[in-house]
Amino acid sequence: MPDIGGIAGERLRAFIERIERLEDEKRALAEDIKEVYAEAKGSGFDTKIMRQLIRIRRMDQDDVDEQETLLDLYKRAVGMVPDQAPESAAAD
Amino acid sequence: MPDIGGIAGERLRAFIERIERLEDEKRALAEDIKEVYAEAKGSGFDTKIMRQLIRIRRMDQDDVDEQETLLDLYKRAVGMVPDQAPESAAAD
Amino acid sequence: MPDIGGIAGERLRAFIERIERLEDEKRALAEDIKEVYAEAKGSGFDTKIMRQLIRIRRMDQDDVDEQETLLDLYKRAVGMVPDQAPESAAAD
Amino acid sequence: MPDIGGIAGERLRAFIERIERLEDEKRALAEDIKEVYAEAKGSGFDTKIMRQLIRIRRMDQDDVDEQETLLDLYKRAVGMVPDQAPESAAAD
DNA sequence: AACGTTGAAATAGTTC
DNA sequence: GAACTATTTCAACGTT
Repeated sequence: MPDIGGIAGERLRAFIERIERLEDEKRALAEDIKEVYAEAKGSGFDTKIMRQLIRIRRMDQDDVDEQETLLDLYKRAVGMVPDQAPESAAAD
Repeated sequence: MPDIGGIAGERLRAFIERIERLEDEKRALAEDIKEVYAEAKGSGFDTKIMRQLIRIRRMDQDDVDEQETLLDLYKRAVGMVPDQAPESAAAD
Repeated sequence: MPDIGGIAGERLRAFIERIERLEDEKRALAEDIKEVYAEAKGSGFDTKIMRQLIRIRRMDQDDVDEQETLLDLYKRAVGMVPDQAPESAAAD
Repeated sequence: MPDIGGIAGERLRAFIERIERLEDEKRALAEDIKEVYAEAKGSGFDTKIMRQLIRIRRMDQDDVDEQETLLDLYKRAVGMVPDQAPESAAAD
């Protein structure tokens, strides 16, 4: 670590302040997002479902499929078979 | 809930897209922050300590307000109500 | 509020301590749960999926269905139609 | 991942059930806590202030350790390394 | 009983 | 890839 208190102290402060400024902007954006959700809720939409939707859109489709497959597998392993049997497992 | 598929579908999409745009910006900011940390690290600074420092500064800032609230609460709990009377408890 | 500092202060303390004791036990239980997850992970299970599974088991089946329906509805409203069309929507 | 449907299915179920049992106990404890608050409220105490008090007591306790960590960190940040040398930074 | 607010749980990201 | 931290999500609570 460079000597703190000397010239390096100045550099450190500069870095810190740059980061803090960026974080402020990030926080402001988070606020905006919250407000949009609030507005959507005020219009009668279910924000929890909206969040799920956005998450799914963001995720890679392969990952979505993989998670679903795994969940399904686990469900069957513990005897929680969903409505339809995914690969005729219930038949035999 | 508004009828999906009709006009409400449009509104929902608009909300979703607004949020996604804001989240993109937020993600970009997070990238920027990461880069600043990388640069600081390249200059020999310990990013873990930097993160702690920033966290402390943020909390200290938050605490200024909160501590006052807490102190106020304490005072009320022991019956030492400060200047303004928060509730007309003393009246009757 | 009863007069603090007198006999009521004693009662308050008793309440506080009872609660704190219960919260300690609650925290201990949370620790235990975490450990079981860690053990399951060590055995090769995907804890994220396990959590989903447990959540689903806990939820009322009606709620599970309702959420899925709603998510599906929202998906279609924003043009994110899943693989199969739930009610022959893709046919025409 | 162990093969689902075989012996691993049993293990998974065992884990799930252990967790669910622990969560039941945890929920029961949460109930108890709620009841104590209700009783306190019935005795005329302000539960909001009680919650704050408990939160403060808990944080104060936690802070004892954390403040030391923080102080240590600060010292390192300004080059005032305490007793033990955390990393051989000065060596090379 | 809907609302916003807070606290806890879960997930994502970062560092080593 | 394991541990730690930060963020995000979810549930509980009191309030109106």
